[in-house]
Amino acid sequence: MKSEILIQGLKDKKKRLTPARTKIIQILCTTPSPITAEILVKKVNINKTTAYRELEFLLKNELIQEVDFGDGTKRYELKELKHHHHLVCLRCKSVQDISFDENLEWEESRIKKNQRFEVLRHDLEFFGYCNNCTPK
Amino acid sequence: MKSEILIQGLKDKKKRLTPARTKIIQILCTTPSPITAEILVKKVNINKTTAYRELEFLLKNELIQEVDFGDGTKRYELKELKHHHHLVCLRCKSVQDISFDENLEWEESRIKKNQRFEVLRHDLEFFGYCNNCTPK
DNA sequence: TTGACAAACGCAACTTAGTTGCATATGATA
DNA sequence: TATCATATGCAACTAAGTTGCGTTTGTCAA
Repeated sequence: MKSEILIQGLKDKKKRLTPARTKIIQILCTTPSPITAEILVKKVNINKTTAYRELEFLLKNELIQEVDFGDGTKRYELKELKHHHHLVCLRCKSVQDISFDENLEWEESRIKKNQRFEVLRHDLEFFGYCNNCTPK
Repeated sequence: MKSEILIQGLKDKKKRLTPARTKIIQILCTTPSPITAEILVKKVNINKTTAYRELEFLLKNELIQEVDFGDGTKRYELKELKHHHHLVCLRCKSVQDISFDENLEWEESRIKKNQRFEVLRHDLEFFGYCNNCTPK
């Protein structure tokens, strides 16, 4: 199981394993789309402060990453090996992952050359209607 | 001047032209990068509520668009004819526009076919270091 | 030019996401 | 099992953005 690998990784790095931390990792491992701190508070039944501090810890240890759908609330998801983007349905709020970066990598090297700007990262999200929500 | 064209456009649509509205449009026309509501409040010397409501008005009338750099504050810029993205410098906070969408349009049609997801819009921002801030 | 009225305005109070200080509790190691 | 850094929870705070409401003002028709 994914969560066990991550937990073992923290053990190896001599990081403390608290019940909250373990549970948060498990939830993140079984949640398909990025979740908010608020949802975490409810699911793990921990204090808001703890939730934010734990997310900070997991970010720093590069187990998770922040996702921003521009609705004023940050979301968090497991940091997968493969960089990817999201297809966010504006109606049912479902989120699909999508992976393609050949084009963007090419573009980033072009930016570096033409604009003399060194790209460290990019944020790309697509918004629209998923298959269920598209008017047929 | 750009601002005069926009103001005339509002007149034609029978929208009221208040001093605040006129000034906001002028500021947006002379500000090269997206600005926050807070900055608008200071520059125009208006009430916070008015600023947000005015931005809402300008959004609805499609004169401006929202930009999100993921720092928890929304920014607004004139809606140019040409769709573009931003190169945001993480050090000096400068913002350059960049325009390229052939790749993304192609990708969006591929998404529609393969993932059965109808893309209405996308958000893409690049973060890194501008020419001045790149270690030589 | 002026009267009427919808649209715009400003204030205060509120909401929501996220943060900080501090005292207490606990996991890992020796 | 004692120690101590790390984690936790509470309360109070901040910052961005929103809402209700009473007042003001731009525009248009008379």
